Amino acid sequence: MIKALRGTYDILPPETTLWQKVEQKTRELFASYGYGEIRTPIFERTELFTRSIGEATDIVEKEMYTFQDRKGRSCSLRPEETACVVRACLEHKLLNQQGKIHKFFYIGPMFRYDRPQAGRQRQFNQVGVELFGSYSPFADAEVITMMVRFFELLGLKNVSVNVNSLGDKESVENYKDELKKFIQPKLGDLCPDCNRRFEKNILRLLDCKVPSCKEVFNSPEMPVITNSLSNVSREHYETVLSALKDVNVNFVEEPGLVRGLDYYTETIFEITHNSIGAQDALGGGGRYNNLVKEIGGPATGAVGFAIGVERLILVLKQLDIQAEDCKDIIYLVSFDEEAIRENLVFADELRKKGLTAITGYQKLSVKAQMRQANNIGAKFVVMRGENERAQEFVKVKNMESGEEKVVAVKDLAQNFV
RNA sequence: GUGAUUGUAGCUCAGUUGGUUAGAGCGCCUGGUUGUGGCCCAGGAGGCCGGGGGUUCAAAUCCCCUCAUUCACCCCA
Repeated sequence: MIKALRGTYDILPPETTLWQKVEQKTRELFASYGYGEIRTPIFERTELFTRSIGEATDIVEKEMYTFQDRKGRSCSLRPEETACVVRACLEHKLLNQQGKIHKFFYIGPMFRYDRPQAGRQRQFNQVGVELFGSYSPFADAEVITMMVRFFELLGLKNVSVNVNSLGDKESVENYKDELKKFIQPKLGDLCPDCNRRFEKNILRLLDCKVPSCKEVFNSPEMPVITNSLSNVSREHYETVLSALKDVNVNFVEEPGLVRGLDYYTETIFEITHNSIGAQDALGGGGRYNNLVKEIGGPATGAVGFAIGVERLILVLKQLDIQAEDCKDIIYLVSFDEEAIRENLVFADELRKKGLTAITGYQKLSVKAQMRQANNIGAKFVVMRGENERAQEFVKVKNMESGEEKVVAVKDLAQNFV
């Protein structure tokens, strides 16, 4: 038997209705903030990702689905969407008018060659937004607010909002130097992973879970990133926080919060939920003021986030949040061959009135058909055998009350409206 | 990439120290009602025991390999 590849999976009805709900709320809410939907290709030149996400990141180093096309170009399935959106903006010259704001949201599959586990698969879906053309801290605050409101709209309470600031390029570099000086003599006390991080991406030390490492980092002399911020970055960050308070978004400042992509600057944030296992980040994002320029565009302030839809669905299921109920089902029983033919027409009439009508296609016993009607949760059953046909009637049974009544054929659709 | 875990019916799982024809519950189908569902009763269908190799008179059971699942690490949504 051929099965879906590792880390990929099918979404079947009725679960798809929950996905449809998420998609519908996405379009609704993001549009109300003035965002328009963008759709970009699912694969791009590999270079786009290596340059934006960072050569040394895990995503680029070991998680990309990379292949050569027939002309020998290196292509990669997109592991995230921000770089793709930036590319599209540059290609369509959208960012050349200074001061013009562009807001996009997207929804679609991303690909990372990871080992699957709870809340992580190789093909997964993200919904996200990107805002271009502003350096304002209020843009950051609005984007974070939008993310929180999105979860609330889906009935999700108790999400944790963590925020931090990396500051501008100089602030981060200063902090990294300080951190190196502090950690260097203590490397012997740290776990092997932390020793590796020290070389590769020292900021990642901050969210190590090993207790002995945490002890080192909890020392009073441990440098804190928000203390290394330049005046401009500090002011930016504080404005973001105060604006969040203005709109009553609860958050926690988390100086240990780090993101895995190289392009972030200034504000970064993450939303987690404690009910879905180790991979508890529902979404995350931040500002990326240098990325557009690095990819060859004009210097452009930008901020955005991405949400993992699979993880979101996990939480929704856990909280037993359902999609809206579907419409009443009308099942048309076929007593004989003639009825199968008639029901095609009757069902057509019902559906033209916006009703949901289901018929059988082969001659089964009435008992079997009733059982099927019951199994699919039909609210009404329409029956028409010899007796009814003789008088241009149908019999309608209400499956909840068991009550039956006779209805003239011409009034059939009207009966359900 | 690392560690652990589990693969037996559509689903959830039993299956003794290797020993006849591999079981249960739920679900499904049929009948009990010449044209009536749910509840109940009776019957039935459905398994190369993940795949391959080995040990043995004999393997779902023991050994090796492989694929897959789940969870965690790394990392991230």
